[in-house]
Amino acid sequence: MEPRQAHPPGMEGNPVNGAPFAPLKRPPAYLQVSERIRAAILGGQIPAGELLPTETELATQFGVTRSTVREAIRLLEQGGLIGRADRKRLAVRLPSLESASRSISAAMQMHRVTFKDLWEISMGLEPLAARLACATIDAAHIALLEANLQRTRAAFDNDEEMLEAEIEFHDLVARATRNHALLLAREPLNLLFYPAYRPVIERLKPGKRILESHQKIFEAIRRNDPDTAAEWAEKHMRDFRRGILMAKLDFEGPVEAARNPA
Amino acid sequence: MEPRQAHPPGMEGNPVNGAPFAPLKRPPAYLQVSERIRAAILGGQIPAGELLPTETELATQFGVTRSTVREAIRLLEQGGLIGRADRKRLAVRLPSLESASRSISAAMQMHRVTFKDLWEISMGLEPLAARLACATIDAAHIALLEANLQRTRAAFDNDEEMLEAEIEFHDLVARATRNHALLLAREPLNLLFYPAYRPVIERLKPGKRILESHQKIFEAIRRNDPDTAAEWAEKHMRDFRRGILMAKLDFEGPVEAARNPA
DNA sequence: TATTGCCCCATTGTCCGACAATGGGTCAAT
DNA sequence: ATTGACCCATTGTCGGACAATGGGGCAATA
Repeated sequence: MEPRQAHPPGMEGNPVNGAPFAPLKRPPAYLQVSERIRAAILGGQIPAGELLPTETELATQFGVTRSTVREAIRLLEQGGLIGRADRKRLAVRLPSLESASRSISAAMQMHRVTFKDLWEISMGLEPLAARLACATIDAAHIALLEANLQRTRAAFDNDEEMLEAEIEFHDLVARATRNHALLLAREPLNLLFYPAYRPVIERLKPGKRILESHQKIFEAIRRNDPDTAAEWAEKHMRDFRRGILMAKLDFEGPVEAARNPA
Repeated sequence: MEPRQAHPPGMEGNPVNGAPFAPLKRPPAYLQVSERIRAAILGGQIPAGELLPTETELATQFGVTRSTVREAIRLLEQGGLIGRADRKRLAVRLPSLESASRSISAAMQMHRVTFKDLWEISMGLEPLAARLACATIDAAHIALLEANLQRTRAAFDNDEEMLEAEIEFHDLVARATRNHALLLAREPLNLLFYPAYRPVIERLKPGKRILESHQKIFEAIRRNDPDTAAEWAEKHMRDFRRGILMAKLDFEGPVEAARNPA
């Protein structure tokens, strides 16, 4: 149908521009198949978790060859909309972390996103997450955060563990908001921003200070004090920037790739 | 060379976990090819804009068939890392808006992200963007914003045009920050949040009020007044929520898919 | 000189048919 | 209830084949 199109209005391009005619589009078959399946999934006609027909079945239904169907499947597979259920049949999946965030971080790498860029975003999102979490946190997330603080306490001499605990803390706070959009928007922070903090942990050993900040944030959230929670989260982020500068890392330089894409 | 062979015995997983053995992974060929190409691109070995070898060439290099190469290509194509240069050869591309954001918004739809979720994020990002833009805006973006205000003024009786101008305004503010990460993080707002506002525009005709807010934000940015700019941006977002509620739209319900023209 | 028409060829999009590997299922034997 | 043998559906991969299309060159033409 209209898979290629960026702008849905029927007439392409500007008729009264330099060129009176825009090139007409004729999408290849594998794209059309992909779009049809995607539309069926997003339209809810195939519920998540459901199995898709087999490749040969799809091929006959669409009237194309299995090779074409396979190419269409790969397109959706990368988007995370579908995936192998049990090593065999394909199933509709709930895309989220691995899928969308991968392409996001790839895009950010290619655009040479800097540490500063990500820090600025974190200044917008992390205090917000702390603020929102106050109203929505439940007992389960409180327990998870307490466990995380314990984990942090036990990781003072383990840089790698400390980094993971740090990342986990902010992720848990975000999860406590139950705002899925926020989780997705934050993914680049988990994948690029915090991992880039590793050298700071190794050189400055800021474990104690990190723990203090986390505790303050957690306590404010638990006693439903949004302003204080946001304030401490913001302070925590400022600490981050200070650490980067003190460790003489390149604040304005592009962040490096993550290390375990495997 | 030997496409049949597929067993590099990578020992995976934690042996001392609940289960003593983790399933060993043997990724299919098309995935391996995809990963190799991706790594080459992200590693900078193939600069953006460069042409890739032809499919047959890649096939012989990797020692697989063209079909397999094609499946690998589809994987990368969806991620936006590569794309057709001139309808023929494939070229490395800078992925960004259409590419990554598509999977993001698909993921958000599947997760039944609500209008409220997106509004909360906008409360974090839009004032931030206005604040940051104060320090980074240049003459070109000032001109673009002025043109946008003019466009808004001329769209009081055209709902569709008004919506597009509204989206464009916030996008321009974000671009003025020159923070690419922010642009990517904001994409879901462009694709899902603002378009969902269309019914409000149709019913309440808030064009005048929108224009006023935009003007206040723009003026504050131009005179380098971050606090005022952020404040007006926040006010503007509160207006948004009020509009949604006054139009009796479902603030807590999942946002619908993007629209279809015909 | 600039345009048109024609031929050649590289490359993609699509098709066909084929086969090994693998996991799931059934059913009998233990 | 577990084990083993067997069958079958499905995927992953292969190899070759062909039409369509766009590009480049080159000659004929205006």
